Amino acid sequence: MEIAKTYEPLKAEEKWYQHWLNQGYFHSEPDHREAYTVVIPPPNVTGVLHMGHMLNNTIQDVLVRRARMLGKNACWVPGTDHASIATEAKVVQKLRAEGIKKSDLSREEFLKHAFEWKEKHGGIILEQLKKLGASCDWERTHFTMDPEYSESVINVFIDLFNKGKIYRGVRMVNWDPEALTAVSDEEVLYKEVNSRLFYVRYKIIGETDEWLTIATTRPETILGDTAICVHPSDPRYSRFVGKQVLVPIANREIPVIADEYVDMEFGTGCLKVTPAHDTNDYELGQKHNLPSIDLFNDNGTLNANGAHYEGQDRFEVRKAIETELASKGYLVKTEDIINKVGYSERTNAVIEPKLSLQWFVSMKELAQPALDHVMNGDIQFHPEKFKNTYRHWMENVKDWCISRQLWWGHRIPAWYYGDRPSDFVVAKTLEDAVEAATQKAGMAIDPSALRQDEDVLDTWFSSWLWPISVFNGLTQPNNPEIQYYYPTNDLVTAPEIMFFWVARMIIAGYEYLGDLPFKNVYYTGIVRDKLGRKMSKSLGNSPDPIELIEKYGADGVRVGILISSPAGNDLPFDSSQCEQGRNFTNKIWNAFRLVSSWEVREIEQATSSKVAIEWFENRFAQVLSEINDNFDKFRISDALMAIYKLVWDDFCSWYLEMIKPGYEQPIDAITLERTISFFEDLLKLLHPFTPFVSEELWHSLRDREAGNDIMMALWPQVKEVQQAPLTDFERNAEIIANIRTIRKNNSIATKVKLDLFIKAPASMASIADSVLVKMGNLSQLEYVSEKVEKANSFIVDGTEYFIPFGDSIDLDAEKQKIEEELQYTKGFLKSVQGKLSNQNFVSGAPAQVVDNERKKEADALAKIALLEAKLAEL
RNA sequence: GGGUGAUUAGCUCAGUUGGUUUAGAGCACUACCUUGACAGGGUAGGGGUCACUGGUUCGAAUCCAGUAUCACUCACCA
Repeated sequence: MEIAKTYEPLKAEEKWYQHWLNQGYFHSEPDHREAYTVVIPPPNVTGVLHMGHMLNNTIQDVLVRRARMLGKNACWVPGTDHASIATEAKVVQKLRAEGIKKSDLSREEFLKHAFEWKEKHGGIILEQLKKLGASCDWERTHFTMDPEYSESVINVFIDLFNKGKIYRGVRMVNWDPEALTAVSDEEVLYKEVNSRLFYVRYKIIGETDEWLTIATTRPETILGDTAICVHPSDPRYSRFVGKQVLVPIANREIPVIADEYVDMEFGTGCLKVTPAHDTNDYELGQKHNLPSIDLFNDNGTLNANGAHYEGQDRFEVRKAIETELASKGYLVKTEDIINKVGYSERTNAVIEPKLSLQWFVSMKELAQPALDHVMNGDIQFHPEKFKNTYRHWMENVKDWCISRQLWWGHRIPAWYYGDRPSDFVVAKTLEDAVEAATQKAGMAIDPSALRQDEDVLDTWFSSWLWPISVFNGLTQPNNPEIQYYYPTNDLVTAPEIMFFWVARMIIAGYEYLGDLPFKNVYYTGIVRDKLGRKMSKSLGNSPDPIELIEKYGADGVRVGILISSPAGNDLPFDSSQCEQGRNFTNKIWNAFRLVSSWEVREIEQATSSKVAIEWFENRFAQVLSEINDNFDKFRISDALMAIYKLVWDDFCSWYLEMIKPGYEQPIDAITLERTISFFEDLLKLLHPFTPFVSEELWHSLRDREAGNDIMMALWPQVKEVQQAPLTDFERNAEIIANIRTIRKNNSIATKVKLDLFIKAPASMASIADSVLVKMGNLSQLEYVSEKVEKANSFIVDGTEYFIPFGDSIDLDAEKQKIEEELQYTKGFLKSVQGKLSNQNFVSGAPAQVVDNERKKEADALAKIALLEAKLAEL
């Protein structure tokens, strides 16, 4: 049967993925084997696969597939995250497009829309992962808002509240005026932006024409000023402290106060204090008992305190108030400056510091074990450098604002029964709440009098339970699954979410199971485009992974994305890498095509084939250890490169050429059998990286019984490496390279047979010489005691080799080549002798190092003698 | 501004705790070859004062100090 000239991935991918699914290979149940568990970083339920997911999930699949082949019970748990803000924003947007405003809907109506949206778009990303070949246990797919998962989230809230680790309070929080919710510190991105510094003067009361000039980037908050602050030891202003000044436009009187917080160098040294709209000003306000005037509505427009600006957006007011200040003579000047402004990670709206009543997790004590167990290596980070970042954050951890003014998510299980701030209870159900409230209030509380908190919990307050709750470890404590699969083994994720997610999972792991959630954390880099820009939807510089798969094949894309992405390094991605991956799958395919074209006859095995087999056996064993070592160190790219070279260079370029029968010649049975079994071993090493082509060829190489699939095959065993065949090969390869060079320099076609003379005793002859005859295309190989006249020559390992000239030869070129080699060797000798003539080196360095240098010297001297002799002859 | 890490070939990176050649790999590049597995191929080759300056050492890409540039991260300078 004709075999296609190139590998055609699409058909194979569909066929084998379906086959693996049908066989139930992806599914795991606890058994006697060692467990190997990975939980997927759950993507946003409404998300679409991007290059970052590709990188991340390819690595996970490689680890999982290899673990499976090592005989472990591999379980890769997939799932999605409800991603409260992001998803709610999408739903609101979709409704708006349909002419429906969120504010017109009840909570129940909105959630109905949201769930419809989730049903429709949810899980697209998981389907896309299948195209990549991801061997997830799809029967275990979880969603952070599944009923049982939600129950565990609520239980944890209640438990932490009861332990006093969750509290409710009024704090300055990061307010997202677009999403209309508070966000955590980690969800605020600070960007440097060009802005302007406005110098505004305030008239001092009781003086004729004395003014204090302040500098601010936010003139629109002037109406909320409740003080002017100067440094207590600032001589320019000390006499004004205690006086009153008039706020422009508002015409309110506010005091001049002194505090060391003020930087005398910045601006004018006078600071306007707006306690309601700046974290620091808030603290100053607290310290100096200043009133707080809230100027903004939740959506970022000004409220009644904004006087005639009421209802206008904060940024419009900034422009308008500049004009007004200028026209009334309050604006002294403006300056361009660069300052940092906080943006919402989700909506990109400028964050407004806002005083509000929120729920917080008190982090300090919870974080301690999580810090300790990473620092002492119980949990390992790859690369290790991220430990530093982690420690820094954990040592300075702040309380975590977990309430969000949204509907999509886990509703906070707090119930209010009265008007005082303390009139609430935390309970799982309305019934429990009634009972608790009755007890707390000391009087009967009617269910209808209870109102549940309107807010939901931060998404991360559910995803921090992911490694536990996907096995129902909290709702069914100590169930067989959590006992078997937990702690999980490796977590593969992006460093960006180290604090959002990784740190908090570690915290939850120790708090709830008293044990680590995973043993290793592999941090991937950011996928960037050729210009070094982060790939993003808005830049439009991210290729569609599915299109890439269709173009290059899933295996090609997997190789392309892994070929050069060490842990923690950013990956500058270019589709040419996928091309390289595709070429590699094609190379493997064609190796198969060659092997399958051979016809077996009962002929004697060629000596060169015996030599080749012995060499490859040992070469394979050698590289296998390297690959295993790379895997142990999470050096995935290096492992891939090692198998890449083993297949391409050692197997295809050398081994197959060494055993290849002549055109239309048959092959002997032993050699073919050994070759097929080498091929099988190679396919096993390839399988984690290129699952599809390896499975396809596994079945093409031999007829297999049902159920004999490479996916479930065992990883090759490590064998002891014999050095002799390897060094023989190295020498032969060098001789062959020299022969090829001679052919090239003298334009001798590969087909023309050559004679090779070796100046060495005939006792040096070995069966390995047969390889030289075959690979060098020699008509004869002879050991001689004298040098051969009129011949090209070269030296390998101190032995001289001769190939008699053909009809013509370029003597000058030959001379030049020898000259160059001579020069190099002399230079080398000089550096070695330099060391050896240094008394300090000879006496100071270890004997072994000195001996080594002496040997190098002797070798170089011998080589120089040979080369000079050759030159003299020419 | 604080902290951390980096700087090796055109690009992406190794370099295993200072001494196997005068520093390696993959890709890219150059020349030539190629009807017999694969042009998505083969052979050969070019290309680097290991960021800079000092220091430690018999010996430094490797250790130390400083400088420069970059990245990440934290932070309340309006």
